[in-house]
Amino acid sequence: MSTKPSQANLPLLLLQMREEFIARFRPILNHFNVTEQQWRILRVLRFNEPMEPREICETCLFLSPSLAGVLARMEADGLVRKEKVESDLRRVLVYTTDKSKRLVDDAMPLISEQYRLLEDFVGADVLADLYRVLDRLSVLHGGDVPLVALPGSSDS
Amino acid sequence: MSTKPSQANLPLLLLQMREEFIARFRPILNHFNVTEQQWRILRVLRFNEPMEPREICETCLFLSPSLAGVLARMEADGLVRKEKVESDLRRVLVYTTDKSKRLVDDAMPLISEQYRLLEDFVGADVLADLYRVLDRLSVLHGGDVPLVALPGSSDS
DNA sequence: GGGATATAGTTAACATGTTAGCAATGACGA
DNA sequence: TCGTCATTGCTAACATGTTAACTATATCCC
Repeated sequence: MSTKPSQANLPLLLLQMREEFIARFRPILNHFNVTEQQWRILRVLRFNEPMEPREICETCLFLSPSLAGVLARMEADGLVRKEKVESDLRRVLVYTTDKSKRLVDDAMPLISEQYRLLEDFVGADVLADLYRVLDRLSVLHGGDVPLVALPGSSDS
Repeated sequence: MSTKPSQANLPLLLLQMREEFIARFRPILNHFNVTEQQWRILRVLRFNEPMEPREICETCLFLSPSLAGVLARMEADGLVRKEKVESDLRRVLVYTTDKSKRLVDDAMPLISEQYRLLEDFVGADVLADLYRVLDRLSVLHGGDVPLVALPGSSDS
């Protein structure tokens, strides 16, 4: 189904596959009135409370300006609470609320069950292979892949 | 490196991996002043000209409203040209321009070379495995995965 | 023919992604 | 202790993603 590797757009293929998966979870998240991004945060925060925005960015793959807006909306919705760090006034701690704790506890079983349905559909062995490949590719994280020379750069 | 599958957020893992790849191509695209989205369109359009917006959406994974804005900006930048279909006034054909043809012809070799550098770094066999897994997962496309029952739905 | 329905593309409203840059605070050395 | 630099989080500006709803056109079927 996918194009020949030599011509393929690898980021696009990964994006397509992500969409195939997330499409099966979106109805659940919509049911609880949270976005994918809010869910990424809540499921991590629920069991690693409190976290600083900086940590959330790294764990949940947000850029700082993006997270600022998401957290502001979550705070307005009563899903998180912020608290300043006394010893370092630059830093902030983010906490869950009773509301978001309930939300995660209610939604997580459905997410897990949906994951099982997906696993049944595609086959557990295929998912296992996917995790294996992703793990082998994790050398990319922080890896120093050389960058092709761009014309006009001050080389020569 | 990745979390235990049973607790993993699969869409997030795929998003992270996509980011690892695309980060290595972003400098090239920025050099040519095109966004990832514009490049997705141009590299397909360059060799399948002309295409209708509807086809571009399917091929390049855009939602219709998203594509409308991207195409409008590309048209303003002289990267594409639109033409109405006489026989069906609802439809539109999208063409490349001399400018975008040159852009793709100049950028594609760099993209390909960068891909080779990536392949060298992670190992060709790993990428081959990735393509294989993605291909096996393509059963998801259009597949009728059951949806978990949502509480409050009008069952019983 | 004409009304119901379907399709292609768009607009609107809002959330998020990306880049650049700012403000406040803290760490550190001359 | 002052100036310099690093760090944290933020705002601003713009592009894109997501959902709902709208316009224009086309098709169908009575």
